[in-house]
Amino acid sequence: MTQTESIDHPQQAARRALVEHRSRQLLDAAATLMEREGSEAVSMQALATEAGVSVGLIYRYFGSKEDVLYAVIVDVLDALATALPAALEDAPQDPVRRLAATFTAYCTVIDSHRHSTLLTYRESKSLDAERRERIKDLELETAQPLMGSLRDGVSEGLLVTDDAELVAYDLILMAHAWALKSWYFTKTRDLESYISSQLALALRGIVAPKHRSRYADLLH
Amino acid sequence: MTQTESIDHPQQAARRALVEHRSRQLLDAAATLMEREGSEAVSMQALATEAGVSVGLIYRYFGSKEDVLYAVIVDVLDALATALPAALEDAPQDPVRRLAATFTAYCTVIDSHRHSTLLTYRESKSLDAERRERIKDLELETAQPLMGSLRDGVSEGLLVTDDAELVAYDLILMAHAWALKSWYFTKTRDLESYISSQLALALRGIVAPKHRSRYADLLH
Amino acid sequence: MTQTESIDHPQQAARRALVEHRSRQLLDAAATLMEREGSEAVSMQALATEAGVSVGLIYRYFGSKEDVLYAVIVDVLDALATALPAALEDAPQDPVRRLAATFTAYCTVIDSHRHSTLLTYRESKSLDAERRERIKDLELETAQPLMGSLRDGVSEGLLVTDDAELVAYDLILMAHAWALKSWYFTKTRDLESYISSQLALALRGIVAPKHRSRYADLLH
Amino acid sequence: MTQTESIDHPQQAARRALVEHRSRQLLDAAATLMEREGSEAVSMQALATEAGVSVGLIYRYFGSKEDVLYAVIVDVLDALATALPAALEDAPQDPVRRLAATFTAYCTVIDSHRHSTLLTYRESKSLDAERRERIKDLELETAQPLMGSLRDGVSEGLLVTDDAELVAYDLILMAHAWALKSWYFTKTRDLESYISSQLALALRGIVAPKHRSRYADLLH
DNA sequence: TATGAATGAGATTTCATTCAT
DNA sequence: CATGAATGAAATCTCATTCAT
Repeated sequence: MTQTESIDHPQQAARRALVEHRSRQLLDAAATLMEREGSEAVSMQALATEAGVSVGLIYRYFGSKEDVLYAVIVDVLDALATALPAALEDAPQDPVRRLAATFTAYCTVIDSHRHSTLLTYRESKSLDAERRERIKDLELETAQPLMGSLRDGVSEGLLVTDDAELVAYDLILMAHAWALKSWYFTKTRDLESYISSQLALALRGIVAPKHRSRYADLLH
Repeated sequence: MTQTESIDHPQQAARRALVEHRSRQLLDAAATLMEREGSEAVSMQALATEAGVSVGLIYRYFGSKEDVLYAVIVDVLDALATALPAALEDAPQDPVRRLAATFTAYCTVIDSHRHSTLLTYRESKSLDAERRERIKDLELETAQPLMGSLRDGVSEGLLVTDDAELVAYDLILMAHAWALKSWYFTKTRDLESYISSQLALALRGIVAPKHRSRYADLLH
Repeated sequence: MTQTESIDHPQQAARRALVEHRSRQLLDAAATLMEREGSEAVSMQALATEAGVSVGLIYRYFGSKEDVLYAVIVDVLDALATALPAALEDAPQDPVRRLAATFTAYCTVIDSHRHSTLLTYRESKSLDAERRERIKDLELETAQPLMGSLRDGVSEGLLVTDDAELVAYDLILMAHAWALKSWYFTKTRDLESYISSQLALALRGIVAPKHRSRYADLLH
Repeated sequence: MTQTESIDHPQQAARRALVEHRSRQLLDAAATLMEREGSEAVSMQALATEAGVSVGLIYRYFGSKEDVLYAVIVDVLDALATALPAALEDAPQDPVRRLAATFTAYCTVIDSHRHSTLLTYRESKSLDAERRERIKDLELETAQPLMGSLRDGVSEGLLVTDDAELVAYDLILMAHAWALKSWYFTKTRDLESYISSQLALALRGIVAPKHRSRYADLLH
């Protein structure tokens, strides 16, 4: 037993590393595939081919296609969970500017996961109730960084709103819209101008009148 | 002969009525089905069962499953095309209040077609390019009433924005969000309060400062 | 009873006439349809539309689709049963020339029923054993006029063959081939030259050497 | 590495062998099925059951039902493309005897693929234009060996005909007829006597009079 | 007699999943 | 651990046939 254990430890570590590596490989393949073929043509066979593995192997790392879809979606939410705090680290203290930085980061992540984002809207059908719930929770968590800056802004008198939740969610929607309605927005805008326009519009609704001049650069 | 004619007309009328009736019955069944099972389980068999007809019959009224989905989606857009002008008829002259009335009507239609609205986001994959294009066009047209009021407001100096298109589209997104994220919003709000909150938020970003007092009721 | 009978007679005659008329109308429609769309696209709906009647009506005159196909096929065989004897009426006494006349008539009927002829080869699948048998019998009967002339020719010493049956059937095949392989033969020939070429070839194999000069016109 | 290579080759060979084996198995099953049920009941389900595999598997080896039908038909034409030249290898130099050998081989192949031959006449409807064209071309190619011997015979003065094409095609028709009208011919003949009778009949029409005695054995 | 709306069995095809190797 | 051949349920669509009007 003890012998087995002491032998197993490095083996288990290796296994975990492999699992990690394979999962990444598959999720990346899924992303690449959707980016290239659209977020629909994701058959297990196509995924296997793209990842350069066999169909059978996918089932050693994901229990079902549902699992894969779930993982792809969670991947985006994970990316947000990582990118949003990271954006705040380099951001100034000013809550409004922190809000701007967070929104910018949000949109940037969505942009680089456009097709995966669509999955959330498109394939939630194939997910069971529990997973759908967990995705909703994770999505709500991505609102927290936005809400934090919003509340700070309000308590410092820079922002005015009695419904920070709604504002935060609207900002998330605006970010998602870049993926959902890219066919429309990309006709006349690039990501950068989309972000600044939406931000200006949103902020004009909540920045306290007497501080508007301070954020002139953001408000227009 | 004249008799035949006068007899024939009712026959053709009857047929047209039947076509109308069946189409409605099937579209309603589709809506009901999606309401109950989620907008996923829309198999032709399920649709037939729900409508209380045979599978074969569906194909007398719709050429394909795609046709059905398209019709369901267009149904919402038609409802909007009817409801938005209607809402403006009873509305006051004031562009801002007309904008508010239009948005309210928009949200109300979306609310009564919540699950059909999801289809646009979920099943556009099964539609061919041409139909997808037509849907986009129809959706863009629903922006016109909003944009009209917006431009009137701007030219009368009541509203300030250099990107009426973006504002209009954001309003549409807000309306769609009621369907897309109803699991979230309905937790704390009903439709009416959702509308007034979103409207207040949006208007605060665009009403000219010197006229804000005039719309105090909408801005809060 | 007697009363009913005496009243019924004209009615029954009228009915029979109607049945006759409808059947013709439907068979003609089937022929037209197959000529235009190919011998495949013969759905009951298409047939009804072509004939200008309702699907339901077809079933008053034919018990099933099988019945219709059977009737179409028999129609060709009937045409042959009529045309072949008719051709012999005007033909000279000479058995060889009578054979030629019969073959010419055979090919001419096949030509005007090309697509119906294909049905015999193509759709015998949908026919039950009994009907298939009856068609075979009728087809064999179309060989009789050919065989009659052949045997006369042999007994008069004009033709030489110990297997009149085979010769007759080969002639029938040649006639059918005009329909079966029209894609090939029509590239380089019209019906008339096809008939004379095949006839020449066939006769060269059976005309008694010493009488060949007598039929020089047919043999070349 | 070299080891991997030497290991890989057998793997690929094994796969090719499997593909070969499955294709054969399926084509044979199709033939058997048609032999037993008639060349009609060729549903994919029936084919799968007959071959002892699942429906899905068929689609790994043939892209569609059309593909299967096409392969079955081409199978016969391939057999002819192989058998006809082979028959000529062992044949004497004499063009007439070579013609006889080719015709005999043709009929023999048709006999062993009787029901598949029917497919060409029966199911060409389900094939698209391009495939139909390719089949016609392949069929025309099977006429070449016949035509070669015919032309040789003509240039050597053994045969007389000004339309070798027609003669060749008639011979093909006679061979096909063994499959098409086996219900008739098998009543009174076996394959061997069918071949010799037809051959005698055909040759009598084209062998030059002064050489008839030389081929007395073939001419009767 | 005539209609044609309605039926439903059956056909083809796809694709997530399993399992022997 | 890895493969990919094999499975079979499910989905869409067609069309001969029926039957109420």
